Amino acid sequence: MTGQPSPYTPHNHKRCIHDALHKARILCRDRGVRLTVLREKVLELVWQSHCPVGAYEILAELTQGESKPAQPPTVYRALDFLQEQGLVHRLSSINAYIGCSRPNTPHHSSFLICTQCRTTFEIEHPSIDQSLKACADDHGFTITDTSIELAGLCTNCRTNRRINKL
Amino acid sequence: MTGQPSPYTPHNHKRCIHDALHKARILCRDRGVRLTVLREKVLELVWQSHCPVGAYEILAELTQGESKPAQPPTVYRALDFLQEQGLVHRLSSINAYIGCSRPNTPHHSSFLICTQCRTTFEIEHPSIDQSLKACADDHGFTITDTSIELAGLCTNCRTNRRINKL
DNA sequence: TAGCGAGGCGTTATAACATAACATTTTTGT
DNA sequence: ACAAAAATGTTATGTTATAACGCCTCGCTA
Repeated sequence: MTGQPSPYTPHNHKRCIHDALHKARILCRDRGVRLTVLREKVLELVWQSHCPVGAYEILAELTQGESKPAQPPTVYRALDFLQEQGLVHRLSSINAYIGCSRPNTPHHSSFLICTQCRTTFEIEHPSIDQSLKACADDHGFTITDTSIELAGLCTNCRTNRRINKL
Repeated sequence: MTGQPSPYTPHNHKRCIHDALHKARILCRDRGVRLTVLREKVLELVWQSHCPVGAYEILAELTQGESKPAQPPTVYRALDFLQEQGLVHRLSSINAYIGCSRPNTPHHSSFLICTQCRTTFEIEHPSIDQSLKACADDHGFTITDTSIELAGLCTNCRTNRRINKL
């Protein structure tokens, strides 16, 4: 199971969002932290996009239809909370945020970010963690946080590009 | 050999800068690209710090003692050139730049960034590349660019912290 | 259930990082 | 020496993120 369902039908996308929110509510309740209306709304907006979203995009969507526009700190604070709880990840190489597909288990994720369609896969593989850990150990370095972001072409875009070239 | 010499004496630091600039000149000459005075100056400033430096820090140092202050594009263009030539790396997780320790060989580097002293090691290990490649292949993903940045504590800082705690 | 304290949010302002667009200068090939 | 291309200067602005302060709300305890 990868973060996003492979065929992006509107239906399973909706279900995907719904599941993520449901998981988040349970997780926050269990931890005794407050998933407020605002925070949940931000989380929903993050999941609504099947690609990573920028903070200011969220801000714009949050403002949609409201009388007074929301301000940056509103979004950033919510994102900070969601990151602390492991519900979203920040992709520093593109300054964007994406819902975490496995919020329950603490983990170091890697991301495959398609430069063409921006679709991003959260991958997790023991061998990556192992080799990084081994490398860090060699240098006496203790890892506390990782940012592993691989840019390139996803299957679809590579195929399409090949077709376009023919 | 890692990017920076382990004991930071002023002497080997100077030699380190000198070597890096020398390598860069040769490399640019061989490639038929122009390492202009400005570009070389920026490269020198990047190396002068034994830690990653921000673009605006470079800008400030560049402006030091000059009548007219330099402007951001001046620095960013130089940095772009240096990155294209593989002479510096950008660390997106901390918005900073660092001299590349192995500019000759094309490679995907990983970085160990100490959150305490900001000292950063450029590491390269076949096993990391391999496991990432394998993982990407599993997803039909073609990697074109990597950003692998591991934050944590370096040997020194971990030791010191332990001492401080006692 | 009143009051208090912490956490969450609104609001204003600004910091930090980066680039677009166009003018001018320098370099290079002919 | 000239024209074209590359590099740099300059002005303005875009984008991302945070500091600081005040008010409000929620949950706890007396």
